[in-house]
Amino acid sequence: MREAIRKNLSRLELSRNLVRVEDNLALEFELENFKPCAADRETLIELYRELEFTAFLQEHLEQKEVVRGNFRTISDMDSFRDFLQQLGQAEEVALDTETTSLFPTQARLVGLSFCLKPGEAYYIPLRHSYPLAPNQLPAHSVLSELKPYLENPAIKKIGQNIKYDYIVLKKEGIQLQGIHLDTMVLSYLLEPNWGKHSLDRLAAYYLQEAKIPFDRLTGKGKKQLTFDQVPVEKATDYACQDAHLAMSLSRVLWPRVQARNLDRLYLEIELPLIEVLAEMELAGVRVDLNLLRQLGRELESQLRQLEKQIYEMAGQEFNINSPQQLSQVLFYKLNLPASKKTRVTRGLSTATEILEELAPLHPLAGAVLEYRQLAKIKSTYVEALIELVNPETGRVHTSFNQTVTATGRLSSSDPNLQNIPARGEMGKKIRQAFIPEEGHLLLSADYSQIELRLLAHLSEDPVLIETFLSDRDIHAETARRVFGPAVELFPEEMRRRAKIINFSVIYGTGAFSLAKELETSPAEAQKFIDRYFSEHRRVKEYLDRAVEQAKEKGYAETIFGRQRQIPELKSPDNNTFQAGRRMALNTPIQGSAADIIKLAMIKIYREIKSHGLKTKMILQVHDELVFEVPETEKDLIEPLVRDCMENICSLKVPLKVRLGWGKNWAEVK
DNA sequence: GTGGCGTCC
DNA sequence: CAGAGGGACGCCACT
Repeated sequence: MREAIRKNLSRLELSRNLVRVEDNLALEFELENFKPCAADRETLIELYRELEFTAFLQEHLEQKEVVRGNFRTISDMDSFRDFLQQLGQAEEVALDTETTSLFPTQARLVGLSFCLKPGEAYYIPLRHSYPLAPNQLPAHSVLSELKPYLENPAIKKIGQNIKYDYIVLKKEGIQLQGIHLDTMVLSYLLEPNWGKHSLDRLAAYYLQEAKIPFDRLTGKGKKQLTFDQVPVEKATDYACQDAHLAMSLSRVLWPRVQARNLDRLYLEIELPLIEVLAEMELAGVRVDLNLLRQLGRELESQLRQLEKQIYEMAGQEFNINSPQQLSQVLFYKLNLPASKKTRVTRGLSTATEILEELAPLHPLAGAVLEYRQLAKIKSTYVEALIELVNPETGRVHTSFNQTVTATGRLSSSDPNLQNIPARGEMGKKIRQAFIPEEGHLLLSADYSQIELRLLAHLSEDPVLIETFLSDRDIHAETARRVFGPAVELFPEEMRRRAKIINFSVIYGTGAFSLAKELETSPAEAQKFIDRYFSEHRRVKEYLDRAVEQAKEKGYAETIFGRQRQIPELKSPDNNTFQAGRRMALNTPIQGSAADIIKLAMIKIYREIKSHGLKTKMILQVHDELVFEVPETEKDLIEPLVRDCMENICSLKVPLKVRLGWGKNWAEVK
């Protein structure tokens, strides 16, 4: 029975789906629809336990009713002063801001809630506005009286996603200080695979408390209210519960973080990073709207032309954006050879890779490739970007998320500024639209080959270390070792191929995929892989060790002790296990690089602040930092940034930083 | 809401 | 016999 379930589990990739389970309903669905063995539900549940999906199980099985604490509205000066009295004596306070928008840079503060001990919280409504709304204390005087407490670093602040509150308060002229525990970040350090660390999920899992859903206050859809239209009584329950949950969660999460030895990582990296990210979001990036609009018009006319040509070649009109319709035209109407199916629906793939193969056979393929590229740029990087420019600031204020990736990297959204095109003619033009303020320049600083340097450090491979110590070209070096004398004939081409091999080592690529990328046979690719590992024995040993340790411990680890659970390594299904293996070997490298750049960001932020400089850090793109620099600070900031980044930690190889200046983001490289 | 695809590091 | 590359976000089509 158990074996049967086990097999079915892996076959159905239940484990993978389960990681993405968003709520109880979805889990319920998984359980109910698991027909093959659903008869023995208890066994199934037990198996989930073994597979370490206890988080979701517990949430599913143990969620209880809403806990209604002692929650009070503060709407007169006397109670407000009483509250301030208590706040002044508090060692720690959980706080939450209620606003009109999910985007903190656009949000207007509506009210504040505070919790000094679990089960007891206060809501101070400030700007509720609806017919017959009750009198509220004047916002300006409440905020100015709160200010000294919020700015007092001795009163420790607790919150869920406190970066949000920092930004909202900063816009009200309050510099939040003494940020201590962010329950979202704490939860992320414990379970980086979760992806979502919402208060409702954390409350259910760690406290077995149900949170009032936001929609219950505001409704949803087109008629959704903003928080200022929510009745003060309802808002009080909601806001007080948020502060209460943050306080209660912090008392559960912090000991767990300590028990897992993640406290230093939190205190030295993630906690100080919160303010750095908040300031970056507040700063935003200036965008040349006219240039973008002009580009949009150019793209429009080019797309129309291409569209016409494509229809002509196809002999019919169809939606070029629809992979389904396109595959009909390519593979049925024009009878071009299909070579790959899509993963889920088993349709015929029309991905770039396939179209490139078809390009020599039929001009339609090439035209579609060009169409796709331009359409992508127009929709994602011109139109969507224009929409997200803040009309007040003329800048885009991305959101840097600290709790999304499994490896410790940041992510960016609304808009995602970490995937702005970097290549191609049109890509360049998009980057030209990212510009500095008048009298300023952009400075880009990126770590040169940080992941390969980390591989050298972690593996202690003497050849890699020597290459980096003497600052030689790592890809050329690999080319020499893997391809031998052939390098002399085509040095550039061999270097390009060696670069692919170097990355494939970090990603754990197999011979099959490597072969495709190198446009050679799997047997040949396997030879290259074998050659690489015989030249770099220590790398091979290290990667094997990384996987072995992750299997033993249940998690992969970075040099600063960040942990990522990899339950896939326990899977009986070989494909799942292999995926786990690749995560286990890549995570220490990618994750350590993330740790390092985070540390550098904190250091640079502090240096800029302590020197009273006006330079602003505005972007992070995994191994790159972008700054907006007053022309007068140019000579000062360059060595400062380089020094901070290169000397942020001591590895067995040097860290190298490349710097570039420009009047726009395209120029800095 | 899911899948295909494409952009970045 | 399928599937064989780490980590993200977001647009469009389609159901």
